[in-house]
Amino acid sequence: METKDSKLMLYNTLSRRKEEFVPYNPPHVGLYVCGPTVYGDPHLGHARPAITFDLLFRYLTLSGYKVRYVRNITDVGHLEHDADEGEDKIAKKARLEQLEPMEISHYYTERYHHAMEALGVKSPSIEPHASGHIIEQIELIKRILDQGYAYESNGSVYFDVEKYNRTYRYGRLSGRNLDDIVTNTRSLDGQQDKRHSFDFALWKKAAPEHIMHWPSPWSEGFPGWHLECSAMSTKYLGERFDIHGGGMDLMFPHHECEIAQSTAAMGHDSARYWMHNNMITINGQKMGKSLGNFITLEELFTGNHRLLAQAYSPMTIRFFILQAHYRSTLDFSNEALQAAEKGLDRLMKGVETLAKVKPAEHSSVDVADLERRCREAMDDDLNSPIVISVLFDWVRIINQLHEGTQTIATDDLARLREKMSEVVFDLLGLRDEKSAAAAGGKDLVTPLVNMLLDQRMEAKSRKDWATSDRIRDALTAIGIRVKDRKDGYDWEIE
RNA sequence: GGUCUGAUGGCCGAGUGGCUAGGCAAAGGUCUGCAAAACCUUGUACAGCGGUUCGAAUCCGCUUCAGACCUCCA
Repeated sequence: METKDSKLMLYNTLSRRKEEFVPYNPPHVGLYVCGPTVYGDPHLGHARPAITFDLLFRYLTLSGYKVRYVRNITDVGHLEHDADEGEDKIAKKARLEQLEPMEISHYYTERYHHAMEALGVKSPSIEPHASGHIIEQIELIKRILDQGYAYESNGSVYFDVEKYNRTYRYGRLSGRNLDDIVTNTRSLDGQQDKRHSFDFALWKKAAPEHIMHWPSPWSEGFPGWHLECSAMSTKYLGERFDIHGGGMDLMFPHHECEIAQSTAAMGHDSARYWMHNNMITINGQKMGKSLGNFITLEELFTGNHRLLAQAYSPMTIRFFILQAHYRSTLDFSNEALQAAEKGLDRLMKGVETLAKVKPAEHSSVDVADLERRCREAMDDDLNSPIVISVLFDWVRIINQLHEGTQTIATDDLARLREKMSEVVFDLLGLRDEKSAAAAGGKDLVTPLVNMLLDQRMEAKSRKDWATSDRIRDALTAIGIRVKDRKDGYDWEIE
């Protein structure tokens, strides 16, 4: 993907159109993505942004950029506006389960990491925890106070949205204006300290029973939930950085508030491109905690869920997600997952077959087509479904090469192997789980199987079908599928 | 209610003012001793109604339906 003249176009939520990607400081790229809140098991929804921005991370890296990818872990600060008003999510669960908050967040962070690893999601460059950046968050609050865009009230600090809106425009990202927000904000409890219902907390004084709290100039308390991303992105990527990503559901209010905080503190925007992945739906409805219709990744991997007809491997999930464009909703169903599983199998078999292709004098195929079309698709706002369709076109060609109805010269074959591998494994981040699982035993059985199949070839040449079939049946019985070819055989472990 | 998306063949899912997306499923064929695998062929889909245009599934309007955000959320 080392292409100098390609133009990467990314859809920028700020402008609602695709824009050419031009980094502030090439070849460096700063990428910040909102990570998970670690108070529950990662579910299918979490896989979407992780894989979407993993794809971006991989593509930028393959394109020659030096990417610093920051993805946070939210382990404090999310206020809950329900019966346990003011108590943050992690603290609440800790009390219920009689565990330390850090124990909970650590546990779920580990679970998240394991799931991400299984999904082939690369570890980001930095994974900062909100709890480790309280000082930075307090400093940011001070800066916003100094600029006059926040006020203290009864030990808490709130962002003054109305004042901010007089200088800057609140609602740019989500396309709202303050008047709409005023008339449509639900009035919630515990808002008496705020000047306006749409003001949001930068620092919240902790109630006595609240067990996660830190000292600050205003009170013993905890930071507001929009703050961590502003503080940590600035700390690690600078006051201006290239891309900020996250789920569409975070656009308002979370990202809107982030923009307001950063702009209030620094006088200008922090992120230049805002990218949002769409939701995964189930029966047409968003899959999420609040609806209680989510499926955890572990349930997917084990098949242990009432909605699941079978287990789905992590790579099937990854492939399933990559088969849809990141800005489209993607509907979960067993049928769709099963189709993805089979499609992935076909693709991986194609890659295996490519290893067996024999070179010829001349090429009847144009290897450059693969690279060009993949690059064009990726440059067009990360169109992974197109990349996959191109790969399938090439699987067909590879099979034809193997069959001998197409030919390929030695150097083209080397190039094709290199490119297929790059796109399938390095760019899309897929793994060949099946052959990896079979690889261990395969070394051992290969000579044996070949010996038997050689015998079978002999039997076949004598038209001794009984012996031939007996050998094939025996191999089939132990899970080895024999594939006859014109001048020999192939076989694979099922 | 406000704001914003979307509606594509049996299923999933791209794309687009005129040229085959792709996968899964299905049908027929080739190869084979028979299978399997693979290959080839086939599907005349773009919610409805108007409009713009030489030409629209693609642009515009209206209608219907669905979804997202507005409250924690990937």
